[in-house]
Amino acid sequence: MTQKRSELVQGTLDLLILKVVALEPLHGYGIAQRIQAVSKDVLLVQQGSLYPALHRLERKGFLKPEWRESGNGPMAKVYSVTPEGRKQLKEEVEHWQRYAGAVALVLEA
Amino acid sequence: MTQKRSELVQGTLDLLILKVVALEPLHGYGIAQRIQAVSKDVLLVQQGSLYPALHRLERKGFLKPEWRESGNGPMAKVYSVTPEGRKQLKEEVEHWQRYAGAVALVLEA
DNA sequence: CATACTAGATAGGCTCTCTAGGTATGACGC
DNA sequence: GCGTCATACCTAGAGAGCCTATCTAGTATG
Repeated sequence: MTQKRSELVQGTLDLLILKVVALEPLHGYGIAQRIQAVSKDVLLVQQGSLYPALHRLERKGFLKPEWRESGNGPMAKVYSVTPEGRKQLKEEVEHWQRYAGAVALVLEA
Repeated sequence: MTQKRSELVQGTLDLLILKVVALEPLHGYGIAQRIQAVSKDVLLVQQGSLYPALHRLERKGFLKPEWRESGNGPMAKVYSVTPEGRKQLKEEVEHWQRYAGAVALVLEA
């Protein structure tokens, strides 16, 4: 899983993380892989972006961590989404769709 | 034209500016109004975001300014898109569509 | 024993946006 | 004549978020 340049648009990383973790609890490394896989290699999450984002979301109470055996190597910090996190996810999805729709309006003008 | 909170997603302002100016040369103040109007009040460009962005785009050679009478008040600095700017716009549009498509994939998962 | 993959993390820098101010012109009401 | 508003330009400083680079450490493979 080679890490290349990704150029994530600022503000969307939290949304992406909350979404994939809401579907299934995952550890950080797995979150990055999942986002990359589902987006067909378009979205590449750097570790230096990922871990600060996870700590941010944890600090805000949107994610809850739990240490577990990963089975293949070091211990894994598995995150699940809290109820507040699901609420936040809902809001961020709506904001994104509203925003992307507005940008589309301008591009179609 | 009341200015409210906008929460522009970082990295998209240059794209929006290039797009509206490519359709028709405009001065800064008019660019903000045009973006707001076309996006149906979803995208609100603050002046403190707008003018630095214009200077950035001018410095990079994507926009070319020209002072003109505005007709209603102070002089207007009317921008047009250079050939390099059009090339840049094309790339940014493609990047945005690729990006938005990838985010949509994750949100639909 | 070196390499690669997994899994976590931090430091420093950089870019971009926002808040909050400032300057100046012309039109309108009083 | 004066205040107010809309127009039109601009900057400084702060904060947020992403990236590059680097580090640690366990496990597996050749």
